[in-house]
Amino acid sequence: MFDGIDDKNTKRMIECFNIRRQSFTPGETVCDFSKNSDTIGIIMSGNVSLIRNDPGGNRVVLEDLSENDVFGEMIAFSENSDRGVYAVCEKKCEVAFMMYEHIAKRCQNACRCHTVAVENMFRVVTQKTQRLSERIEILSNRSIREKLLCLFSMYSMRAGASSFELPFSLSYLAEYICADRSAMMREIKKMSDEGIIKTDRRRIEMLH
Amino acid sequence: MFDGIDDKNTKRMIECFNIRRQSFTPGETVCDFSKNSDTIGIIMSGNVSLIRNDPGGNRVVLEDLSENDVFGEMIAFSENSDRGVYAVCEKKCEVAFMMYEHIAKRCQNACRCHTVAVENMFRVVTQKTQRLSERIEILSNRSIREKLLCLFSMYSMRAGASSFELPFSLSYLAEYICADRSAMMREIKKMSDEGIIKTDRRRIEMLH
DNA sequence: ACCCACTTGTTGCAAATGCAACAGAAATTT
DNA sequence: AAATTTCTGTTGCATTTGCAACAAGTGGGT
Repeated sequence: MFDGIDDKNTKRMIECFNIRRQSFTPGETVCDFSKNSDTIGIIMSGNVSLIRNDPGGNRVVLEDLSENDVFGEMIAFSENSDRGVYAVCEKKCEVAFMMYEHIAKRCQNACRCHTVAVENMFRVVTQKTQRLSERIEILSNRSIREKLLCLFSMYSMRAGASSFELPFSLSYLAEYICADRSAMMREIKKMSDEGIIKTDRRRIEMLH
Repeated sequence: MFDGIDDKNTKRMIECFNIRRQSFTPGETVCDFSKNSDTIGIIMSGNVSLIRNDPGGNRVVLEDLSENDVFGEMIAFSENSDRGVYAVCEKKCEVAFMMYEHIAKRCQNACRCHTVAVENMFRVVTQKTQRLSERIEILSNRSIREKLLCLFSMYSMRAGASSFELPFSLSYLAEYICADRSAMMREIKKMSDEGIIKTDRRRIEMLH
């Protein structure tokens, strides 16, 4: 976010955009979307999940955010989705909050850093669309097996190896692929039995 | 995209960003993502679908794009998803293609319009994240019924009425919510029988 | 060392979903 | 006007998935 901006200008930007930083510990609510509809947040460090409680009462992971990710109602979610969408801290994190308008609209002070900030935000938001698309691609699979294979191959590619460790628990994985945990476990077992993968807890190996 | 830029500068921009416009008719492939990985496209008019053929051979709608929407690999999709992801024209459309670098990187000519272009693109991409998030919200529902209710309430809200007309066929709707068409039809019928909705082909009415 | 909360792993059963196949209605092309 | 394609609507059957419930394993905190 502050790439290409020296310390002095970073300080000016913080004032100009009215940025406030805040730290959170696991389990704390980072942002409740029923309030703060024009605020956006950028994860400076740590881990945050965007959670939705669906009508059936299931907890669902909408997004898994880490450093340099943005969130906020202006940047995501339709107006009618407030009910039950909130951001919660997963790993000790620091978040920078600011108003969407300050970025999107031209700054009255016409400060030079505004241009750079918009360029940086453009990259950040572009990166976000990539993650969201990836997520849609996973969810666009009809069966649990296909969802898993899709996600596994992404992680395997990212790790550059056929074997990799999931960065979260299997319970969380189930919420991430929007499936029942026991059904997912059953499917993982079946895939192991069929020799498609080999697993030991969070360690996954894809056998070609 | 060209908001806030006069005709003279728009023309310069087209040269500077090397923008080329192209028209398509329904069914034509607008972009094959296995090639053109650094090109992005903006829909000027009409309708384009982003389609994926999943491993099981099912056709799945990843995105339903209309005027002012962007697409492109830089803006979406992981590297490993080329296989089977492409954009196809739904309704007669016009698309402006350009290179992602020309927007994201600073222009050598340091033309003034570059700054405005990035600001406009920022808004366009932000809007895209909203749609993608909406889509994830729909797909995050576990059952067909919940997916439909989620989507229906979005359309109903957008129409400002409890009754509205789907902008696409029911077959397309099934691909959009990533479900089997017959299973979806069965669910729609069940919901009608239970008095939750009233339907006549693409016309949907939500009863309270 | 103990307690607690959370995770992993498993199962039976009911319900939801996908698949295949068909038929009439509507729209589009010839 | 006839032919062709796409869309809507429906059903039986096999499979997948969700639900509920339980048990053992793990790790952190006091």
